[in-house]
Amino acid sequence: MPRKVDHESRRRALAEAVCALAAERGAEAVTLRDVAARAGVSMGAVQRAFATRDDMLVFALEHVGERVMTRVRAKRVRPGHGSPLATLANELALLNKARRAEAAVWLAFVAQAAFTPRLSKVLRGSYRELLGAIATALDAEEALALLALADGLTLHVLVGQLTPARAKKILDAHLSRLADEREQSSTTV
Amino acid sequence: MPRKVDHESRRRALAEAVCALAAERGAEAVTLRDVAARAGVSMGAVQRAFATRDDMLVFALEHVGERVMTRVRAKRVRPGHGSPLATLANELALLNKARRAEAAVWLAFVAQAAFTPRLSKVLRGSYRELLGAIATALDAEEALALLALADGLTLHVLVGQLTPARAKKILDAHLSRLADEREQSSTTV
DNA sequence: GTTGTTCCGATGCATCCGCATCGTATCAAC
DNA sequence: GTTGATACGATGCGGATGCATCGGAACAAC
Repeated sequence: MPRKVDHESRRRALAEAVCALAAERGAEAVTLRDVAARAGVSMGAVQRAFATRDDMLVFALEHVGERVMTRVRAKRVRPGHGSPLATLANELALLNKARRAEAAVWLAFVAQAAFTPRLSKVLRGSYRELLGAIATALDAEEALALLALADGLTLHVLVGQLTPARAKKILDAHLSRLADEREQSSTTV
Repeated sequence: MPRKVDHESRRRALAEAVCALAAERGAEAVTLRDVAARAGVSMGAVQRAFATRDDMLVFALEHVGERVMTRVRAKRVRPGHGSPLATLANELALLNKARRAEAAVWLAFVAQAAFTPRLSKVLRGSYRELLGAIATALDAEEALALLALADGLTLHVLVGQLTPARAKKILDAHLSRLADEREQSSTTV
């Protein structure tokens, strides 16, 4: 009976606006009015889509998490293959210049999550899934180390401490070291 | 002629208050009033010490940077010694539970720095000095990787994705791998 | 075309923010 | 004790924010 509006896609569109703003100014600085303006709707529409600002941020974080995971799944690691792992790792580190915006979003949310349990819970869910994808090719501890290194590199790139190229070089060095070790252990045993 | 007040120590005391609040709620959420209240002075005193809120944050970041570097310098790495390097790395990763607060401050500022050039400049200065300390024992690229890994681990601990113990284990594994490689290359060459 | 329901733009409100201002307290110099 | 400079607590202001409210627009059902 009512006017039909696809709630879910509306929320996704708003989440995109949230991400764009978070990448520019950080998650904390995202306001309802700005989101509305960026998405080209009024504040009322935003308020209808999300009961509260916190809900909006949580949804946006889940949204980016799903997007990243979709990409990762598309390049799912096959055990024993070094190359797909490298591809995946580069995906994770978000080092391509094109993905710098997404990396900024990621940092904005991680930073906020450290002080907001609701967000950190969402984030841990994403990480768990990500680790699952990596762990098919590596043991758990190696996977955790790889993830931490990728995140650390991303962070240094965002702060301007590292160029993307240099970060990629470091990441590749780590990966080839892993590959060497696996080869060595498989031949010696 | 005037009433004497040690400006520098006053600012340091305020910086401590800033850090305490940043560790609890993030750097963005630090307000002048809260800082004044936490430090037990009035807003006027805070305003006298710092011309602007941004100045206050920058000073606070410099303050923690100096504190960390003081600790690091005390455990300065000696070339060829594996153990001091391990000590240093553990110092860096801020993994001790006692230093969790400091790690939170660090993240709060790093997150803010990604969107605030003034802060990122200060941060890069600290990182540069830190790298100099590590690079006496490692080549530049290994040092960068170690720093990134340490930061990534700290981050995952703060988000609750990793326990401090597990992070330390991963860091130690990385360090021993580095030590192995150095030994290997020095014996084979 | 009327009705019923959903959607949403506009507006109001209480709160909090950073910053400016001002009057008073404090203390050294003379 | 007077003077002069500094420190600082109190207060005000303009602006922004999250959230609540409300009236009308849009549209399906009949």
